[in-house]
Amino acid sequence: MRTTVHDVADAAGVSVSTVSRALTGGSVSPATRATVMAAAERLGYRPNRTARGLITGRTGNYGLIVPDLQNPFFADIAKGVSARARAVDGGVFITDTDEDVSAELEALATLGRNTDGVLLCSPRATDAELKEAADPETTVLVHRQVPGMLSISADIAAGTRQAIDHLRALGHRRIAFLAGPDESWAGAQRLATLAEYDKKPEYDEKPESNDKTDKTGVEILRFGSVAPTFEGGVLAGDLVLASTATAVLAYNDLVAMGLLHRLAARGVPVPERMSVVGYDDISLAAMSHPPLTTVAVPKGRAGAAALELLLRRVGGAGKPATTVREREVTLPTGLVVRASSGLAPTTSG
Amino acid sequence: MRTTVHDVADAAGVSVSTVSRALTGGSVSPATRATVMAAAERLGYRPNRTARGLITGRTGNYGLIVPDLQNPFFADIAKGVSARARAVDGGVFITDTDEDVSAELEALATLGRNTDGVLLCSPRATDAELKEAADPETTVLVHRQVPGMLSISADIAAGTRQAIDHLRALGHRRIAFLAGPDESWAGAQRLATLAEYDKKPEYDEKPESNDKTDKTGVEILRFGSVAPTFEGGVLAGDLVLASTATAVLAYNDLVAMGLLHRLAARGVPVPERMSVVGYDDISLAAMSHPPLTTVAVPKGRAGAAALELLLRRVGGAGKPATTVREREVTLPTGLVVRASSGLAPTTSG
DNA sequence: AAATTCCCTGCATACGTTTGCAAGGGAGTC
DNA sequence: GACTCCCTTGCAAACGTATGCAGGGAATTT
Repeated sequence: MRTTVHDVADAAGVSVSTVSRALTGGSVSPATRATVMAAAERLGYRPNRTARGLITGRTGNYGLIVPDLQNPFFADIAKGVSARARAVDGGVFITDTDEDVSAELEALATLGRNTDGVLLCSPRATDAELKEAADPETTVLVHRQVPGMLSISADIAAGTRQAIDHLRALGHRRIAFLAGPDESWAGAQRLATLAEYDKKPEYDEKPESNDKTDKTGVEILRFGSVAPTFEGGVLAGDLVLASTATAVLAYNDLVAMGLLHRLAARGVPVPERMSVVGYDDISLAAMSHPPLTTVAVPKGRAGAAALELLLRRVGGAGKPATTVREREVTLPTGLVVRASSGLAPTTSG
Repeated sequence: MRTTVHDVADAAGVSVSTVSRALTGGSVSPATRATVMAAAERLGYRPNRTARGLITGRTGNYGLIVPDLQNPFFADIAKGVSARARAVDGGVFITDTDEDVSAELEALATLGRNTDGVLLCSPRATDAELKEAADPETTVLVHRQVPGMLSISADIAAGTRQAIDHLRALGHRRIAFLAGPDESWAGAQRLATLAEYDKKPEYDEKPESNDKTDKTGVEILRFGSVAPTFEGGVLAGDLVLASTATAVLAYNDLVAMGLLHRLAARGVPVPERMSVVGYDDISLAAMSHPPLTTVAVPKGRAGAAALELLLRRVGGAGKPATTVREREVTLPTGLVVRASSGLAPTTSG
């Protein structure tokens, strides 16, 4: 049987209340505290979070729901969350829903009941589903934004612009975009930003836009939707080669790597004949052949920030976030230029 | 406030005990059960695991400790565990220890107290540390074996032999082995098996060995230890090229991919001039360039099996494993031949 | 020196759930 | 028709911890 607070109390010759107070920082005389601490140490006592949570109403446990742990993107987020949780001595339940939205909602309900709050990576559920299933006070969305809900997301628009502007500066005029799943929130963000490049120049002059880059003279060719996987990229390779595009912005790094693979198999040199830019900057991106130019998105940091946001709300530490800016945090993105992007081929070549 | 069993009882017009029994499968009349179920459904009731665990002594929660979630090998294990846990409606705490052994032991103590049992991926702690920190009845080691403790591991010896025999059959006579960290249990297993190839032929005749393959005529060149990472592989590339080896067995796939990367950078064609074999068969292995021949090790399956072993012991379902064969499970491995291994170059070439 | 204050400690209760025990009622059997 | 048996249900206790409340003792004040 595990040692309980009673065992410690007996060993120290005091009551259970004193033990509890000694360990949680209540008002106890220094001498008693020392005795209790010694006894607890000697017996290897660890408080039972379960029982503690019952009375305090807080468990010190948090939930994280991801569609696929095998996907490095989510693995990175999980690592960030875990690291932060360890620092505050909290536990984190991780549920892999295998890309199944209904499992996601189910996990949300269960975890919501058994934790102090849950971090949710849900690219595919609808806004309405999320608003209905989640407690807006104890749920924070990661890499997704829904009005009125707590969220940590990345500045996808800025990242997308950087990628296109990079390719444009290299002389590319026809750029393919490999779209991901239609339901994906992040995918919709990318498309919305790319649509700017189709607009007339005067649209860029609206005063609220602080985006001064020139968006003319480049044409975006949309392909897909493709599966957001290596296989999806392989498939897209032939599509892209059949077009007039000289550069490709992939939905994510996995797709970009599949694309690279297919291009290599067809003997197309990268970046000499085709530039490839990925999205996310997962660790594999640096290992690809050639190393992948990609839009870096904070992952571990987003996970840590998400937990932090939760802690401030339920943890009592500091005042809870109130303004929209505090409730819906946007983290910066940045283009990482590696070897897969280069000058556009000359028309004569 | 969350809905409790009391709320459901009021709504259904019965006592809390009846609600409890209706939901956990006690003896209740079909009519009342239906009423209770309906009320529970309507109120969105989820039992509080915390409180349940307090009385039953079982929480339905399990712990998983891994050194690095970012490493696809452990991500795969975590996914397997999560999937199995979801099937039995259990929760799983995942702790990423960031390769820190002391954090591992600390997590083991905390999780051991707050869960029904913990799954431990600890390649680097010593046997003694593990035996002291872990409860042998509720801890199962994953991909590691310690006498007397529950474990799920892979048949590393068989996998290693398959890899070497494969290369030997392709005509390779001098094979480099890239050793991983010295403390690694799996690494020690690989080395022990490779040592067989250095022994005199008569050693293979000992009756208890069911291994009939010819181990003569091949020389193992050991390099390392190298870090078990992509970077470690890059580093090893130059070492291998400076030797007379015509084939390489890497410590794991990450190392193999780094090696591939370096070989490509130095213009060495694979497998024409150098064959490369990895270990683990992580999902990236199929995406490398060229696709990697590698020893497939069960990962998700190992995770699921580990949880299964735990469930049989503490879950009450079935009789707990008693024989050594049941307590220390070994899963099969198998070589997956892809494009990175081929015929040995002719000496004239 | 007596009274007041404050610090420390123990007792008892509460948290949400499960479960042993006992009571009630309906049906089946003699 | 009465008795027995079993099924169903409610009451109450228990799990391990935290905390309000009150009591006791020492220290400080008048």
